[in-house]
Amino acid sequence: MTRQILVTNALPYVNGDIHLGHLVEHVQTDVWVRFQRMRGHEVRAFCGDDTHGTATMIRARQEGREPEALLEEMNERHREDLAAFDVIYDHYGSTHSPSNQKLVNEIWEALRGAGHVAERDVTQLFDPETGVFLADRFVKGTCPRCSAEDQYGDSCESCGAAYRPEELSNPVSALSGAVPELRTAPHFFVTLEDFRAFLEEWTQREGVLQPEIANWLMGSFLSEPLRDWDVSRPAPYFGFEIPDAPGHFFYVWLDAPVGYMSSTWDWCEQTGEDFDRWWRNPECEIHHFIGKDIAYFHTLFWPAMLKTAGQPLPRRVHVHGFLTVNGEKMSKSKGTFVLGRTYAEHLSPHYLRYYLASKLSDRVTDIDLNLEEFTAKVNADLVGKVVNLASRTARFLKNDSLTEVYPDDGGLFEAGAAAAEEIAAAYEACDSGRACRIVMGLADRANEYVEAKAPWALRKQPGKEEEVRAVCSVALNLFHQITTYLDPVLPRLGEGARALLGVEGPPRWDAAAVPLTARPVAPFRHLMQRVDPERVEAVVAASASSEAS
RNA sequence: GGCGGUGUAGCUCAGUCGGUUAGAGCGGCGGCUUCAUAAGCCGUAGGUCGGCGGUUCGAGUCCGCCCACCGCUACCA
Repeated sequence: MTRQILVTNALPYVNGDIHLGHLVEHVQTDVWVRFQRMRGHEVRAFCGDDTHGTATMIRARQEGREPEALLEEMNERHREDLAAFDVIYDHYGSTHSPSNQKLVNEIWEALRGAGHVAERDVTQLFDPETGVFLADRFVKGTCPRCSAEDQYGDSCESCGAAYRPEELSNPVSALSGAVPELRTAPHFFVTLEDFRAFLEEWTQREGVLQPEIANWLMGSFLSEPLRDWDVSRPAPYFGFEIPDAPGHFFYVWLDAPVGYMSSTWDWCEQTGEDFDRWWRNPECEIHHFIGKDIAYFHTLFWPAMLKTAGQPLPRRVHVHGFLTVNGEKMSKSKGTFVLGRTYAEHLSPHYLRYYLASKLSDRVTDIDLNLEEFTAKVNADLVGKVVNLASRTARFLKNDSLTEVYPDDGGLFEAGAAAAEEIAAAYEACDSGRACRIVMGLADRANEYVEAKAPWALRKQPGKEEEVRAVCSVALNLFHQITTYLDPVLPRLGEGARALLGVEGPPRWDAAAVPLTARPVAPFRHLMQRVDPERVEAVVAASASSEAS
């Protein structure tokens, strides 16, 4: 049965470049999307920039230009950076679009109409110099508990205390350095407790969330009355003005997830596709891929919005952990806060795709990029095992072709074909680490076979030409089978393997089930270079010296 | 503090429904090979499965308590 699948990624915030942390998610998603396409399903992937909020407004102001100019520049950079890693979207949009505004307004109307909106005053710190209300993170001051200086307005990094920004001693605005004052303004709230019964059911529904996320929601947010969600900000704010409340704007997180819909909408406009078939169709599976930091937006607020708007709910929300580098938080001073573009200047993006995919699972745990292991793993697994299979046999078939009938290989190819469903199940569950482990096992078996048959020895014996051809035909078929299984992770390697063996068309999962025969073998070219540790060092050095934003 | 998660070999991690002697890759050590991008193959060493207690014929696995680490705790996004 062909499934119809709509996939989204968390929308990168416009105020920064794509870094390796973003790429954990985009690679995980892209692997899943490519896998589903290989299986013959109808898949569309959408992403875009998250654009609204105070941060964008302030930065544009500082740079003396309109926010729209900043948005345009960053959108292009984000697209370039993701494309460099072979991450493909059907449409990469922006939350600052007419379609997004239209869709947000519709959802707002639904929330209002259903009586889920309340209004009340909020007192907040206000920066008199820039004229903006300050979110917790835009206030700095001295911790009221331990007196550590230069702490954010919500919590102290030194002693871990949590407090309200007005409790800070010596508070200053992080935007201007001015001393903030308290001001009161009306805000609109979504009364989330209205959705309790629905959320208790939906979040615990089998298959919608990973168990640890479902447990966490039940033990935290859902263990007490849900607080009202503050969804408006008084002017000035870069965002959409609330239609029935002039001078008030939608909080960025109200319109951000709607960006998934508007990105689809814009794609439909361009291609003539039917929007309702993708977003208002219970048959269409919607899959969100996000980081654990924004899990509650996607598992509480967003489903409540969709439910109110009468939309189908996500089939699954896939939550992943963060990336650490060499066991620590990414750090600009240590050169481990690496931008995608910095990495790609020195190293092949495919190395990173494989390394991340080999470590990703369906769990929410953080994954570590250990740079020594990165070098060793890519060289050992991809160059030493997989590519080596072709490298050590293809040239023996120069100007020749694969055998007319697939030779007896002791059941190796068949065993590889039999593993297809287990590997597919791992990809389906986002457990690409498991998929990679199984495939590397196949590569080990294949190398053992070549070792045992020793075609390099056979070819020195007169009259053994056909035997050499048979052994190499087996090795190249196993290579093709393996690269087919790895194609979601390493599409260019798959392409190279198909070019070597003259296979036409896009990658197909079932290509791993049937051996190739009687095909000419193209001259072998190296399909992948070894990782040079000096290049890894160069990435770290470049990251340490560059002003990463 | 509360909540969620994690803890298995030097490193990164598998370990299904509780079931023989706990596995893999990398790294180490010894050997073979020299077709292949210093790639490959064989062998070998290395573990009180965080600790204590319990259930059970049997616990890495289930239960309780404790310890350590990570994360989250709603108006940064």
